[in-house]
Amino acid sequence: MGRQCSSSVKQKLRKGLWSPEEDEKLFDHISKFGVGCWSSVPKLAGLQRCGKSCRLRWINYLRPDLKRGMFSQEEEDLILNLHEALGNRWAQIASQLPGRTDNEIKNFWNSSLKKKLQKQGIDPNTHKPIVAAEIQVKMEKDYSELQKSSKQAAYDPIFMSEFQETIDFNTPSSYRPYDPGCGFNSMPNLTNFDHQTDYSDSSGAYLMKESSSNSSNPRMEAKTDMMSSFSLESLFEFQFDGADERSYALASLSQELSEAFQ
DNA sequence: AACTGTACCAACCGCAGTCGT
DNA sequence: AACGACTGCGGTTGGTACAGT
Repeated sequence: MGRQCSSSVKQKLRKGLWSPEEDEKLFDHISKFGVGCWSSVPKLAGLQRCGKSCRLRWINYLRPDLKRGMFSQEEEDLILNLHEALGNRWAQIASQLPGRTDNEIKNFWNSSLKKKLQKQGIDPNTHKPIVAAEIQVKMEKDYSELQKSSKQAAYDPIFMSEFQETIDFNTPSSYRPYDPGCGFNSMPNLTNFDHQTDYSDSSGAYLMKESSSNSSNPRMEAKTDMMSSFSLESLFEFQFDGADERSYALASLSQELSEAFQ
């Protein structure tokens, strides 16, 4: 319960839709005295409402500078652009649209624009094609698991000792053949991603794992996967044409690694 | 005509931030 | 620093209108 309206316990306050009489009282009061302390408005205007309710009614309905009617195409485009940049910061978005309120824009978004985007196959939260957005979520999840796994490995002294013996950090070529980047040129554009097709074979982790598949030593396999995680981290330094391709590769790689430590 | 589902929108609620004491 | 009063914001709810069956 909002603090301001909790006074309704002491004094019976009206709720729900505003009557024309109430609107008139509030409008007259603000016209005469201007917008001041909202908590004192109900008493001074002779209304059985809380100040918060009066403020909302003025801002969203009674204000004389409000624009009425449908949103124009220009306004719609502006909302889309601003939402992409700002997210659900309705007040900030409204500040860029004279005569429109945050509540109005929020309602317009939830009832119309959001569905419009979904129909076009665009995720309204990310403004990206839905498949790509799903993959990005998966990538973020898998990568955090990967980081966890890598940390666990780092606490295993035997593992780390063997790992350091294996890798010559001065010659990156020792693991370059497994560089995940090598599979990317053949990766599909994920904005047109086909759910039915398994592209995991294109990942560096797969190529790497396959090369070490003769090993029956689980520790060696884990080591191999650890190496791929190094390549994976270096991936973040790369600039690829398509971030979505990187996302998919990361998701695939991190899954391989996390499985190795299970 | 009666019922059901959906869209729209006004208003409410709770939280967080700010300010004064 | 702690507290209460107030304001502003974003999420949610509930009522109404309308379309479809």
